[in-house]
Amino acid sequence: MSHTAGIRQVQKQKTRQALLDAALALLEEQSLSSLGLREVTRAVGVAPTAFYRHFRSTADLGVALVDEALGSLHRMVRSTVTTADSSDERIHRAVELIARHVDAYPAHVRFIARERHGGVQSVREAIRGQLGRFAEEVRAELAKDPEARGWSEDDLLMLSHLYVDQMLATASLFLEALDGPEGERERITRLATRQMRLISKGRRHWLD
Amino acid sequence: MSHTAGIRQVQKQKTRQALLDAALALLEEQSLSSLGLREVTRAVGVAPTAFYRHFRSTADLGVALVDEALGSLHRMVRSTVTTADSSDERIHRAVELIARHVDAYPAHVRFIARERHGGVQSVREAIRGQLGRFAEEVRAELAKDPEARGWSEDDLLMLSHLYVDQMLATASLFLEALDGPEGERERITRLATRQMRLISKGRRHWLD
DNA sequence: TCATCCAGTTAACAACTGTTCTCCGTAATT
DNA sequence: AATTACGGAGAACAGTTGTTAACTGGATGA
Repeated sequence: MSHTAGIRQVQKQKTRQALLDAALALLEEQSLSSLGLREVTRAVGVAPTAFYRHFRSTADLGVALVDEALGSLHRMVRSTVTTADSSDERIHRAVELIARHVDAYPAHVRFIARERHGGVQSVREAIRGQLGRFAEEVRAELAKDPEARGWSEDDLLMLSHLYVDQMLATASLFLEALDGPEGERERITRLATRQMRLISKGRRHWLD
Repeated sequence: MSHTAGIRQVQKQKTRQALLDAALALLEEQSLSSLGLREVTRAVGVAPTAFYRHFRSTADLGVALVDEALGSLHRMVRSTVTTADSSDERIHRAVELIARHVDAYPAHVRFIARERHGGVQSVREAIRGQLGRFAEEVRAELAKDPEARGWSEDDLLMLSHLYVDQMLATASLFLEALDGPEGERERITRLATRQMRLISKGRRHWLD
């Protein structure tokens, strides 16, 4: 393994990343289906035609953004769910972890929330696929827990999807509160914590 | 009250509705932020400038679509939640009610799911407001149930938001399966039913 | 009946879009 | 040292966009 740099490839990756960053910034105030190719290149400072050296279309760029955005989400999902058992303290910690992730990568979270049901099919499918893999991973993690004794694989996957959806909904709430009043953040924390707690109670009594 | 027709106002309302319908149809394959004013008028068969007689901008039209779409959702939410107590049969019936609503108004459901986190602020706010009112209404409905004894108003609102979100998530799943394989619909029904059941179990043991 | 109103039309505007083709300079390869 | 590969620039294209202005004809109200 290991491929020595190559000045050329390094520069190409650099402009490619610049295009991705510029697009992500522009997408804070619009949807991908209205993002123009020229708009992106203008923001970066390269010629419009340079875009084609990296992406076939803005939809193609969107798919690349999905990988980048969910790569960062990946860590959050893992550590959130791993600690998301019945203990109230751990739930609270998981919610705060989501809040901190939104603080760190607001544009990524916004992009996923927006384009999950957005107007570009290929991007929707990419997000759905990634979230499906997340849910599967969460399922495997839940299966290790002694509380999962007697659960069918199907039921575990049902629960993991519920967790993933709840996680995204919470992240979206934190996102809306980013440039809002101070107390809003705490209100959302309390709301999300109780919702997670209720789900955990349902989980504990699932086999009654 | 009662305002006799008025040929003029009737015609105006007719073209206005035609604009809304055309826009909704066009929005099945794109987001509101990329919907062009000329695109809509072309689909209806009127001059571009006629658009201004009805809406200030496409964002303005979007807000009008929110009212129309959630007017139809209103009935669904009410009947869904009213019957969404602990009984498994009733939960199952509620899920099927969602499925049937998606069959009846797929474009409306798609619009709400897409623009809830979409690129147009005024539309996002309109949807958030309407969903907030729904959640409040659900809360009032839940409060009537004997099972709500001992619950704080805050906790009831927490639960109602969970219900509303779950409802929309389910509707979105049914939507994706509309032009898909036959078995998918049934699979989603089983998934959503079990998720609702788990939430109901959590609800029943909330005060433990 | 006549003057007013007003939804919709026509024409034109500058600005913008995605895409093609040709070219340039330089890193990579031989 | 000579040749190739390739990321990016430049110019031009046909087509689109939102918005303005002045106008038309039929319903409305006096």
